[in-house]
Amino acid sequence: MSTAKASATTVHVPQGRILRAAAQLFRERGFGGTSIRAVAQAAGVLPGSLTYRFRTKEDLIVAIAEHAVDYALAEVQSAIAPSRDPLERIRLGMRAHLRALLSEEDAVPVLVFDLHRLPEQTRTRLIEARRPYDAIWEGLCYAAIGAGQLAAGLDVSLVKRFWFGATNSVALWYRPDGPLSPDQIADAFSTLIALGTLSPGARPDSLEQAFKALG
Amino acid sequence: MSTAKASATTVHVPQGRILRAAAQLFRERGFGGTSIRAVAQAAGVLPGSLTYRFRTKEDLIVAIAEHAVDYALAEVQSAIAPSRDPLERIRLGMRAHLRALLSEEDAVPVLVFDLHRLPEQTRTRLIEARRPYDAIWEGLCYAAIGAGQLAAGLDVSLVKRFWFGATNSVALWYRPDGPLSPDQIADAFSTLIALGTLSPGARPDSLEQAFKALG
DNA sequence: GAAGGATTTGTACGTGCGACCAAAAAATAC
DNA sequence: GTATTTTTTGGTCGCACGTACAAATCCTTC
Repeated sequence: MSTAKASATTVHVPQGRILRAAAQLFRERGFGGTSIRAVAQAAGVLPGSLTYRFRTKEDLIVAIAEHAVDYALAEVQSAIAPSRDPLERIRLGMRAHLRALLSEEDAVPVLVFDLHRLPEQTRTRLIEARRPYDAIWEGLCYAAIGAGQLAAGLDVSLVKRFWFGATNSVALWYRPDGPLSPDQIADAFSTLIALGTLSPGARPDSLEQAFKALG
Repeated sequence: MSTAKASATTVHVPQGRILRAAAQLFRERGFGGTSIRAVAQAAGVLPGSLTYRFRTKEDLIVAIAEHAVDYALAEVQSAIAPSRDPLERIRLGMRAHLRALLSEEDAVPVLVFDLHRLPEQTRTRLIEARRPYDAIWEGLCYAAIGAGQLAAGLDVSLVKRFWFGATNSVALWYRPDGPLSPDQIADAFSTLIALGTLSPGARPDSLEQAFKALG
C-alpha cells in the first residue's frame, strides 16, 4: 500500500514490519495509548492481517519484549567479550545497554518503560522473558565483587537498581543531536558511580565506615 | 454513593475526591489507559459531574500536575530549611523528593512518569507548571558547587540527570513492606553519588584527572 | 420560604476500539 | 497445472470512549 512492489528481493516479511511499527508506536504513545489499527496502518497492512499474525494485542507486546531481550542480550554479550577485567566488562556492558536503549530498536525502551503498567499476567510473562538478561548482569556484578573491585559493605542489589535507574532514564531526555553520544554518557555514568561526586576535601576518611553507617 | 452521609463535618468537596481518584488511576494505568468513566466511578460521581469540574481529560491531568508541584515543592522546602550546609540540604531535599514520589500523593509519580508521552501542548503546560520545582534544585546545586563540595570538572547537569533518574526509578520497584524506608533509600543513594562504589584500592590517584578524561 | 445560581444526574452522540470471520487472493506442494 | 495451504482482504460485531446537555436537585442568600 505504501510502497510499490519494488524488486523481487524486497524484504516483504510482514511479521518484521508489524513488530517494528508496533514497537515504535508503543515507544511513542505507550501500550494503552496505541491502537492495533494504528499499528496496522503504520505497518501498511489491514487490521485483519495483524490479528492473523498476533491474535491479541498482548501477544504483540510479548513478541516485542522477547525480541528486545534477544537483541540487548546479544549486544551486551558481544560488547563484554573483549575484556576479562570484571569492572571493564561492566563498563562495556553498560555502554551496550545504553546503546540498545537509545537505538532504533524501539523494542528495548518498550520493555523497560511499559512493563510496570501492563496487566499482571502479561507483566509476569515479560519478566520471565527478561530473565536471561537479568542473569548476565547478575554474573557481571558477582565477578566484580569477587575481584574485590567494589567497596566492602555495599548493598549490591541496591547499587544495581541505582545504576540501571539512572541509565534507563537517559532514554527520557536523550536527543541524537545532543552534545554527548550514548557511549560518552554511559562512560560518564560509569565514572560517577565508580568515584562519586564529592571533592577530595569533602570526603570522609574511611569509605567502609561511610557505607556501613547506612544501616 | 459509596459512603453514607456521615457527619456534618464530612469533607464532601468532590474536587479533591476526583483529583485523588484520577491521580491514583493515572499512576496505576497511565493517562492513556485510564478512562474518564473509571475516574468518575472511583470518585463516586457520574461522568457528567466530572465534565462539569474538568471540561477535558487534559484539564484533569494539568490540575493533578499543578497539585504535584505544589506538594513536592512545599515538602522539599520545609525539609531543607533546618540546615544551611549545601550538601546536607541536598541530602535532605532528596529525602523529601523520594518521600513525595513514594507517598500516597499519587500526583507526583504521575507528573514524573506520564509527562513524556502526553500530547505536545499538554507537555508544555506541565513543564511550565514544574518550573518552580526545577528552580529550587538548580539553586541547591549551585550552592554546593560554590561551596567547593563537589569535585571540580563535573558536568553538573549530567549529574543532576543521573541522580534524579536513579531516584525517580525507585518508584518502579519500591514496596512499602520492603526492607528499606524511603529515607533510608534516599540516604543510601546520596552516599553512592557522593562517594562512588569502588574499593579504595581500585581508585585512581587523581579524581580530577578521571573526570576530565571523559571529554 | 422563595428565588436563583451552583452542582449533579442520567442519558445520548458520534467515534474508535479489540476482536472476529467469510471470502478472495497469493504462495506452495504435488 | 491443479490442489492445498497460507495469508490478506474488507467489513462487521458489540462495547467503551470523550464529550455534551437538558432536566433534576442541592445549596445559599435574603
